[in-house]
Amino acid sequence: MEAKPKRATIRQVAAATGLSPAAVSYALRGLQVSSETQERVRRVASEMGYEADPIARALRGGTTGMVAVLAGSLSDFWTQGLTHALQRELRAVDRHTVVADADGVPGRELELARRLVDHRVDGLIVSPVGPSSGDWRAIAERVPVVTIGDALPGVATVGEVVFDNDTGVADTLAHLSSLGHRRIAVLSWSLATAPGRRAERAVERAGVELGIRCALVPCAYSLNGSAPLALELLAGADRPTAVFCLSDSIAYGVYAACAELGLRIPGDVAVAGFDDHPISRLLSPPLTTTDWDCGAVARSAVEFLVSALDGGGAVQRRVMAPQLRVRSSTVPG
Amino acid sequence: MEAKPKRATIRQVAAATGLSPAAVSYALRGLQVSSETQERVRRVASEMGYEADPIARALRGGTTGMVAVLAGSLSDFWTQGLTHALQRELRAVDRHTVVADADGVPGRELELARRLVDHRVDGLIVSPVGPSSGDWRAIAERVPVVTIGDALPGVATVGEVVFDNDTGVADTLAHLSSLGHRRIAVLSWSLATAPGRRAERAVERAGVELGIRCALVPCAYSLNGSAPLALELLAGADRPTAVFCLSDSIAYGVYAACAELGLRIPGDVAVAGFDDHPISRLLSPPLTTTDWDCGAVARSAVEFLVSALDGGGAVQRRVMAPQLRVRSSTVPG
DNA sequence: TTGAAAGCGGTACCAG
DNA sequence: CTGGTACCGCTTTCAA
Repeated sequence: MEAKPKRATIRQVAAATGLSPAAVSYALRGLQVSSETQERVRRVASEMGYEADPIARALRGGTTGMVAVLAGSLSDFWTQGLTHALQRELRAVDRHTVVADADGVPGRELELARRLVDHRVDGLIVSPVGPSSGDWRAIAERVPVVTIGDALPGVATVGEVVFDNDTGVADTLAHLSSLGHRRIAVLSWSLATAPGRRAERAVERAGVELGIRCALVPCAYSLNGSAPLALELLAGADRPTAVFCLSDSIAYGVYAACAELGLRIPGDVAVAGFDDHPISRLLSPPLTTTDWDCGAVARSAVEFLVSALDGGGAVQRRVMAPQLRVRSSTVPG
Repeated sequence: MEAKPKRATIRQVAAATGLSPAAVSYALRGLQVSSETQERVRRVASEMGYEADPIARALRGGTTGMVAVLAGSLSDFWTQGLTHALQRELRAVDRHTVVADADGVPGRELELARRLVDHRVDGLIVSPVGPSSGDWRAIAERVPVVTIGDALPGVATVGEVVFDNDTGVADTLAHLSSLGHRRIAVLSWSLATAPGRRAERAVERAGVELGIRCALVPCAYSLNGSAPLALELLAGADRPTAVFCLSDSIAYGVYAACAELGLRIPGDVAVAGFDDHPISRLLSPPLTTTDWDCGAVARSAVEFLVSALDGGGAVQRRVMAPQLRVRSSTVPG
């Protein structure tokens, strides 16, 4: 169709300088050759607009300078924010970033990871949808992997940032319990895709300890996904007195449902979220939720990855402590 | 460090089947060879877990099956949503997607585009930060490019989805004017990076026509960026009676500022946004804003790109019509 | 229908 | 210090 403007190759630069391709390759990377020819080659190369083709280099076995961030679901607002934060951090250390979105399907996450590794990304930061979904081992053997949120059991990752969900869940339920709530619905997106996640187990445990009735309800990610479900839940006869959403995005859907049903928060139902997305503060009433320090998560994940890329040794690990932000969605202001 | 498990190569499959690499290559793509050997090769290949290395294929000049989405700024909530919608649409047509984030810097956008093209993405969907930032021509010559939001002048893109900002801005300002507002602050993120965008020119024109005073204020993307600015703006002596934000994210920052200053919306200041992000409906008061039908934008963009990849001819273009959603942030409910 | 061989654009090993 | 050259893994003429 169009005339493709071929880019300059190393052989052309070699011809232009009267050197061999090998010499040019060395010169441009500051190896072997005299600093004099190095200079000359650099000049000619930039005049010709030459830059090494990353694909050719990758095929040979080198690196691409590209790191992949694999998001479990970009429907989720907090995940969107985390992704953005990761890109920022990676750029700060001069790594280019590509993002891929598994859209909530664990199998897809693994497939994307494979594809990205095939494309020779230098490293992978992944927030798994479900912990045990398939053969991550092979991936981790080919490229450094840092996980966020759920460790991959039995896989040799180079770093993990995990959330202390047990404490986070327990704190929230204790808070609700102390306000007198005994019938609490817990909405979680991960139930459907990965039953048995730690957060859910924590819910059950805390429920028993506190002597309250927690009904776990599987739920679509995202506002639009959770609103219909919440509508049904809250319109029913045996309406819970509080709803605990394992993601702020889900809580927004509950807000929408309450608005539609004319229910007052927290008078008719108390609502708690779980990520502290920036918008949660702005809602009316502001949403009680749990802050994990998104910025710190991103910083650690990138730090772990970079140190592995630089040849660092031991696997690194950081446990994020939850910070319950009590706002008016549970406690009337 | 670790033992890298080498993946199977075409030569190994060739050896295993007693054929030549060429025959295997053909067989796997259903070309030339007899359907009998085709079958046999397929079986052996899948047994060995063989899959063609996309990098080698790309180097040879083929395609990668990967499309890149280049976002102007993932700080912006609406852009985040658009990105997600694009991924969904692309997956629906079996294209894999990678996302890159220019984070509001036009120059970075171009650099990322170059890098992605170097990595042999098959196509590019880009929502430009600023229209005239550098040499997009060379990019568009190597790979099909679809733009969203701002066409790239003089560049041979294969498709464009543009917003009728003129009408959108005029409608909003007319709405505010009809409510009696005469001193309106217009917050725009693009002023700083790309002065002279159409939206801004539209503001000036509409201001003149309606006989109202519009003060254009450059503004950071995102809630956290706009809040301090809004604080300053609204705490000043000559406070505007209405604020028109050229992105919902910015409006959220204005909400935050109003909350801090104890200003009532719309009593003390009316606020209007410009994207209709799903959350805008949920705020108190719900935000008056302009809907562009994000889903339709994504569908068209992907349709344009796919038709170009399939060899389609003429450049395609769609103009999105604005839909003003009047809510209580301008008209008390 | 199948096979041999020449690339795609670099890099790294080996002589010189 | 520099130049030849054999790869990396796949595709695609061109012959057989």
